[in-house]
Amino acid sequence: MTERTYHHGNLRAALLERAWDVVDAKGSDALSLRQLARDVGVSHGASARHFRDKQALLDALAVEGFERLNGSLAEAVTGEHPFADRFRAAGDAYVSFAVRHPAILRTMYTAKHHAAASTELVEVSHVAMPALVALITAAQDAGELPAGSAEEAAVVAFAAVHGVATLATDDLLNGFPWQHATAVTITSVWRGLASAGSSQPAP
Amino acid sequence: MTERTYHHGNLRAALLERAWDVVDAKGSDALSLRQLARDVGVSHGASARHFRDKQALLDALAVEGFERLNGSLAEAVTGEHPFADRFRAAGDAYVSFAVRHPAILRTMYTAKHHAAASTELVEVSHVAMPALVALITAAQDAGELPAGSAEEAAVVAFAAVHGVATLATDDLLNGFPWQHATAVTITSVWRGLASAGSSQPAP
DNA sequence: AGCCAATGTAGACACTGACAGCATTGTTGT
DNA sequence: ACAACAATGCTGTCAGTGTCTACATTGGCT
Repeated sequence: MTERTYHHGNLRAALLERAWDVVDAKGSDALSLRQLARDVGVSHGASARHFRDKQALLDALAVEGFERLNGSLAEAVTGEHPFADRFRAAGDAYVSFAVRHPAILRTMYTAKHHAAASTELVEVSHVAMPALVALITAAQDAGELPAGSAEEAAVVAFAAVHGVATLATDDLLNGFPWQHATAVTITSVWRGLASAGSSQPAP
Repeated sequence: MTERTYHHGNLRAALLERAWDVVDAKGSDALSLRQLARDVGVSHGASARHFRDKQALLDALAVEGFERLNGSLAEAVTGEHPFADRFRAAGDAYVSFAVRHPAILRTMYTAKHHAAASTELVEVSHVAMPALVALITAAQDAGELPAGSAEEAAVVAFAAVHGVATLATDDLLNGFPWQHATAVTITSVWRGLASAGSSQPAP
């Protein structure tokens, strides 16, 4: 399959795969379209047929990142385990992804900022939150969490986990291994959610 | 002071100030050393005397960002108010900074990743955490929080606030205004810390 | 068989960050 | 006062980059 034909066959996939590795290893700043073309064995203008921009390539990379992350999260959440365990598993999966692919995670969340992000990117980046809302709602229905706004609870939980993830990739966990920091955070958040009910937060 | 002399006077400060505005408005990718030199009215090689690299400039920008942020946090934490209020004020200050200067915040946390980050940058980025630990320790001593590892509690709190901040800049707050999300998160985290004590988190 | 859209190539352009050598300035020691 | 001298700024140059345009090759469809 290494024969050099005029048409590559599936350049798009090859570019994405190589770009993933480069970004994952050296960060998105180190990604060069021309070098990428050389790596894949194609001329420097070829990528334009599949990705208008460099930003478009990064967007596609971000989409792939979200898809993989969403997959891990979905896998962690499904099952018959107690809600607290599934909750914990989801957090672990999130932080684990962040620690393994920090540069990709960064690319995922910076790609959205470039004004005209593809609708696909926006959609795939919003998948996790409703899933978390559903999990919390189910826990509330089962009586493991007190009734209340599941949306608010989901934002709190998501923020905490996302925070640990980014802190872990930035060496700001004060020396704690990320597994420990994640466990402690999730436990604390779960406790905070479980003990809600007395009063609304004062504005 | 607008007279064109050979020596600029304090080019370093002028470059930093202009760079702050550019990054703040259009992101660090839109920063060009040559355009920066044009803006300040100086030749394209001049910046090298003050910042060896483009990365060195971004590092200096990150340092300035951390200094301003640390200033806001210190201001929020000091005073005679109850600990819960100071806790809340610090969180508000953090998220507020993030929302007002998202691109700067991003630059601050990405600058650290470039292997040879200056010791100054590393130090200034680690200021907030000990301050938070001190606040929590004081709250514990005053009996407003149960005894326990203040370091762990600080990591949890910092992660949650940092998470809301980054989520806010990425439009992932599920529609909630950031003030609301911040308030809810801090309340929940505080409740989680306050209700700790029954059992260690299972590993 | 022959057309045509899809895909890849080649060349050019403006721009960038970095470097080297030179010009100008302010300061410091005598 | 004045000669070194370091600090600071200028100009020219280089390789590399992203994007655009015109052209070449291919494979699928009628």
